[in-house]
Formats: sequence, C-alpha cells, structure tokens
Amino acid sequence: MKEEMPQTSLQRLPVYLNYLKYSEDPEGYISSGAIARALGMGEVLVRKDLACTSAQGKPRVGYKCSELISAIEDFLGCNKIRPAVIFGAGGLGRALLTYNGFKNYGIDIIAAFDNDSSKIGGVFSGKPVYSYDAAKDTISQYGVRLAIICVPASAAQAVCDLLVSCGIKGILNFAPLSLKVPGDVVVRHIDMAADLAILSSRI
Amino acid sequence: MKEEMPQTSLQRLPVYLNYLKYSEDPEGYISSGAIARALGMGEVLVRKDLACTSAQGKPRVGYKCSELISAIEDFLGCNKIRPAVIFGAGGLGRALLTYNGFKNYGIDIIAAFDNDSSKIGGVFSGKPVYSYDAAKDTISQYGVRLAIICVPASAAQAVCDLLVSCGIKGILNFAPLSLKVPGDVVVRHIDMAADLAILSSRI
DNA sequence: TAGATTGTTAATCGATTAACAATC
DNA sequence: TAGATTGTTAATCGATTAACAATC
Repeated sequence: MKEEMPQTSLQRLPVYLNYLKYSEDPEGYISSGAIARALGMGEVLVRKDLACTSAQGKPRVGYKCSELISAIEDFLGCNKIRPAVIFGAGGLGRALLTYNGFKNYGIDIIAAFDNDSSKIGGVFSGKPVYSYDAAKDTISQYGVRLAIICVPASAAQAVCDLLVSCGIKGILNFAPLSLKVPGDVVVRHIDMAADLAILSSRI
Repeated sequence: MKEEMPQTSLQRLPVYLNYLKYSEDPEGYISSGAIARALGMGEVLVRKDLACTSAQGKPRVGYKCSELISAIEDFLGCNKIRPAVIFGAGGLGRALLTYNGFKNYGIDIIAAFDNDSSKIGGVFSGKPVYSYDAAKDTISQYGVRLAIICVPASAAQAVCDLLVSCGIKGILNFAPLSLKVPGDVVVRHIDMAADLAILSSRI
C-alpha cells in the first residue's frame, strides 16, 4: 500500500539518493539493511521511506540500485527541469549561482537579481545578474516558481513580498528572520550561523 | 521545573532570538501568545521552549524582551567566543569566510584551508586561506572544535577524517554525502540543492 | 476582584521501532 | 526446503497540543 510521504521521510530521500548514486553499483542489488547500516539508520525506516516512492524490493535480494535511484529521482521530480532565481548577488548569492549541484535535482538557476548597480550586469558561470526591475518579466517569461533569498535580513521581507507578487510558490530563505507569506507559498529557512551555534551547544 | 531541551526546541531558539532582537523593543514585555502569532506557532510550544532556558515569565505581563534575549543567548553560548575553521575555499567557503552572521552566536571563523595553491595565501575580510598542512597546528593552537566542510563530495570524507584526527567535535557539512564519524563527533548536514528540490516537490 | 498570562500535567498526534506474515 | 528479505500491522516513543491550576 502506497502511504503518503511524511515530511521527515521526504527529507531523507536525497540522503539515500546520494549514497546510492556514489557508493553503489547501479546494476547491483542492495537491501534496506545494508542502506541502513551505511547511513546509521533503522532498516524498517528505510523500507518505509522507500515504500512511499514507486520503488519495489524483491524478498531475498533487496532493491535494484538503478530502479531505486530512478524511483527516488522520479519522486523528487529530478527529471523535470524547473527554473529558479536568486535574489541578492553577495557572496552567498554568487556562490549559489555558480554551484552546480542544483542540476542533479533538475533545478536550473537562471539568473540572480540585485539592486546594487555595481553588481548588475555581472555574469557568473554564464549566469547573469539583473536589476530588481527585470524580475517580474523574467519570472513570468520562464514560469519560475522557485526562488532563493540571499539578501540581508533588513531587505528580506520586502523581497519576499515582491517574489510572492510575481507568482513564486517556493522560497529558500537564507536571511535570518521568519518570512510572512500567504498559505499557498512554502518557505524553507536555512540559518547557517544558527546551525553552527546549535552544533556547538551539543558538543 | 527545568526540562531537558529537545532537539526540536533547540532549533527554534534562534528563530525566537532573531524575532526578539530585530522586531521588539528590548525594554518592553512580550507574551508567548504574541511571539506565537508573529511566528505562526502554538503558544504553549513557545512557553515550553522558553521554559528550557533560564527565562522566566510574569503572569499577566509576559516575558521581558531583554531578559528573554539574554536567556536564549546564554543557552546557545553566544557570549562565549568559539573559534571555527572552514575547509574548502571555493565559492561557498569564501562566502562563509566573509559572512558576518556567525559572530551573533559567538562563533569566530578564524581561517579557511584549501589544497589548491592558487587559493592558498588569499585573504578575505581579513581571514586567511592556508594549506591543509597548516590545519593541525592552527586547530590545536586555537583549541578549535568546530569546522565547516565546503569541499567537493569526493574529498569530504578524507577531510572529515583529518578534522576528527585534529580534535574537531562538531562539523557543519555542505558536501552532499553522509560522513562517517566517531560517536563523540556531531555532524549537521546541509544540502541546499536537496532542500530546494524538496521545496519544489511540496508546491 | 476579575482577567490575562504563565507553567505544568494530561491527552493527542505523528513518527519510529518492533513483531511477523508473505515471498522468492 | 530453509533462510533472507520485503512490506505491513501493532507497539512504543517523543513531540505537540489541550486543559487547567497558580499567579499577579
């Protein structure tokens, strides 16, 4: 029976995917127990997570790696190219503009936007930095629904409001504050400094 | 009664802290209900989280903002300066080297390390890039216990092993793979591309 | 005093783990 | 067949929410 995917399971799918793609022979078979041991997890949890995708294991042999990889990639939509934009072309924004890990998930960073004239017109890894004025047209032209906010906290809510008005539905927020968005917009907040502080408090 | 802090509560403390520091008058009072409404959470949850710190509210008036801020900062150790190092001086490593948000949590990024001779010797925001050879000495000299891994996935486990051998106890890992570490070392894994893919699958 | 708010105890909910039948 | 492994149902665990007494 195909269960609905809990948020926690969804977050583990990329972990399985990375392990399978880079540590296992795609033509071989692997058991949930072997995955669990490699990643330090419970094996039933692995089976439950995988059961939410279209993956099917064979009793006695496990899952075929190539099928498992495809099932996870299908679930995450890696095969559908989805454009995304970056707001803020500071150090982090430019690092993300040139980072090539997004394409493994079918995400195509098409441009960055900034309101600093010294940054506008720049090109990084072939990707342009435009002014905020160009955002609405670019987003509607490419049907962009995903955006990354890399602006200072003081500007983040205004940028967020602009994004929402342009039709963006998913926001990855690196500014250290909680964004207010309508109910149909999903925000994922990453605070790298806070994560390091939490880590420190746990050691 | 002072409860032990669950991991989930710990992760919310920086969210409260950012809200209080930048959206409220430090000399005023605020209720758990007001915090909850501002952040879109349950008010009992806010009180439970705050109860794990040294914060104390007053019936009828709420919490004094300045005391709440101090209590959270104390809990997270923001007032104790802790040095940290970065491995990998690519786009992300350099962005983190120049990011000034770490100091809000008492974390001082002292240097980055790379094995690319074109990067070694560079200085960003006054912070140097050294060769891997210098790592052991720097880490022991400053008593560093926190590190950030920004190297490619193919090099990450080797760098991780080096860090562990140098006495690092907390690792923030941006490489897209699960690191194997001894039981006394804590790893926090951030996969920005995967996070964006998960976001996309939720919209 | 009445009313708002805290802090805590009990109930609910969701996620993880354990147990086990089905399968090859 | 015997044994390993899947997939599922039941039990446990932990976190969130609800209820409410204590307090100012």
